[in-house]
Amino acid sequence: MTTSSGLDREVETRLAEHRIRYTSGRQILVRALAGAEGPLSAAELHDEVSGALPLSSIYRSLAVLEEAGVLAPHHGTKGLTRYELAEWLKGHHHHLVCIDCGAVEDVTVNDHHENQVDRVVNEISSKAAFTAFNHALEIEGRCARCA
Amino acid sequence: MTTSSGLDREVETRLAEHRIRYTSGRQILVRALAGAEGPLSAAELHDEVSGALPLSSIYRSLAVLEEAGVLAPHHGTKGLTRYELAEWLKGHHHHLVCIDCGAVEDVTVNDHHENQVDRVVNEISSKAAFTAFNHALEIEGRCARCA
DNA sequence: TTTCCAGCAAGAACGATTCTCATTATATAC
DNA sequence: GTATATAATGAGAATCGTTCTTGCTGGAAA
Repeated sequence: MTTSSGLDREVETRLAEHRIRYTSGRQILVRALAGAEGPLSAAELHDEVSGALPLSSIYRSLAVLEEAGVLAPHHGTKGLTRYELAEWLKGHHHHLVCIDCGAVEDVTVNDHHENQVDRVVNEISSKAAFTAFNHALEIEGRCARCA
Repeated sequence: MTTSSGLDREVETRLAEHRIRYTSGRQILVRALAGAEGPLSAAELHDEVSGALPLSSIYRSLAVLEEAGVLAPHHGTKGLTRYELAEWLKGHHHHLVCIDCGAVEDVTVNDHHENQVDRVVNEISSKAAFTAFNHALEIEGRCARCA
């Protein structure tokens, strides 16, 4: 099983550390997520790959990839869990969540603003005796398509 | 049906504008949420009120109160939706989400930092042609209890 | 090649949420 | 104050996303 892209290579290495195989089904999911604008749910991935993988396999693979730190979950409306590539693969970003269609779009901000956000996160965490691992600004509103 | 607290009065007024009654069951839920440290799920509220309201009624009332803008939903781990009083009732705040126990704690920051966050939100939204209605900094990590 | 085990597919099971429907309570008209 | 219309309730069935179970498959290593 040859790896084609740099992404595949990075994921394969990570999975190898966890003694997990980077099978074709898992590659399909990772590539689908790499080409997405934002997090996707199991059902959305099922559509995206045109049923090439059964839903039950998608759920299992998503759980495996999350466990290995390749994917990060995002819990959205209607009990839907969407997944996206973890930040070490796709970079730190925030979320625009549409209250109409539920779609989530990834956005990044410049370093200056990101540093400000970091400071706020640190202040909050230290005050609350909370050990912060990650953070995201979740901005709720209406996307351009639903406006 | 006399209102006891200022909160009850505010909620009652809001519901009246929507031609919705502030029944005793709804009062029980609003008061339970007013006394909570963070958002609660339907099941947690069911426990909180010791089964005084059936689950089906709790779900229906939560939906009604959300529709009227009295409650705001928060989607957490394991497909659980937790509710809290809307920001016009409890003030703007952010969330500390424990990756172990799943609990959500509300936190506020001082105006200086809040303004910085606002600026970042505005920058992101305008760049993405997104109409922002609300935002929250979701900080993931381990709470003091699970540390 | 044979053995072994991670991964797979299909469907059952599960749990949170929503829906249905008959009953009860509340407001408004008379 | 009673009648009538409308809103809300409670109990349980139904739904839907997700997870689990079971038996099978296919690739890695000896």
